Amino acid sequence: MKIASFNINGIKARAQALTDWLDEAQPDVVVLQEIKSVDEGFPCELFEDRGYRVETHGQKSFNGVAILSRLPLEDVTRGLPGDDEDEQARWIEGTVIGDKTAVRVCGLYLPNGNPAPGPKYDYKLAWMERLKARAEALLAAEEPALMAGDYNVIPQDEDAKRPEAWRKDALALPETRAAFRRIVNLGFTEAFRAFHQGPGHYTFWDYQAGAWNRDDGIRIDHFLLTPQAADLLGDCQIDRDIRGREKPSDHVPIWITLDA
DNA sequence: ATGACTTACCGTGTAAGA
Repeated sequence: MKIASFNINGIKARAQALTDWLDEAQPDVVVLQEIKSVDEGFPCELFEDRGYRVETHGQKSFNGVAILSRLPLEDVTRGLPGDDEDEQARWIEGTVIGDKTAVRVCGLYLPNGNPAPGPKYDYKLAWMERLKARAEALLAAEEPALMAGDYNVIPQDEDAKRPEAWRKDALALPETRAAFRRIVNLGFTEAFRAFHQGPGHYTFWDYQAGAWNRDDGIRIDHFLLTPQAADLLGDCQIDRDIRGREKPSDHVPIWITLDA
């Protein structure tokens, strides 16, 4: 089972780039972030024509997440528990039925949090607290489960080309990194680091100032796996070449394979 | 260097992203 995560920065602007990548990469499941569309505006037929069922959790203009799956998908829920007042569409989860076992797949778009300090950063940290609570519940179930998406967290200095440029940024502040570690350290496997060590691995390059051409990137899209999912983990890769194509998102896909 | 791009909106500019 191949599962990918991709922050597409607008589904309408990315229809061609996304379907081109889908046709080549052939993932069984994709979690999408920043669809920037209401549910009714999402071009489901693009994906249904390719054999994927589509589940969206959208909102107008901003945010928005979705799951595409060509395997059976059950028990889809929308919204991260813990705050009934939160109207931002940043969380969707569902159970994918593999040939061998079922996997609970959670797709997330963690708040950016800039400028920090400030109310947006407070929202980011509060959201991470709620994420931790959901993560604890996933672990308690003792089943294959994963949380994948745009975490807006640069875990360590080695995850940025120019770490000094991010020192005071909400993506890299010590408090952000500590909140991320508190979740990972509950017992999750960060899939990419299970296979690849050291600097030079990025999932995002800013549109500005020729960041892609200078390889001035950051690694902020991650997969966290429960122990039962980690037992099935076969590979994890970043499709970085996508960033050099026509009309790209500023993020690229990251994917894993599971023996599930 | 209050910059640089890119997206979506009902807009002829603004907000948000990271």
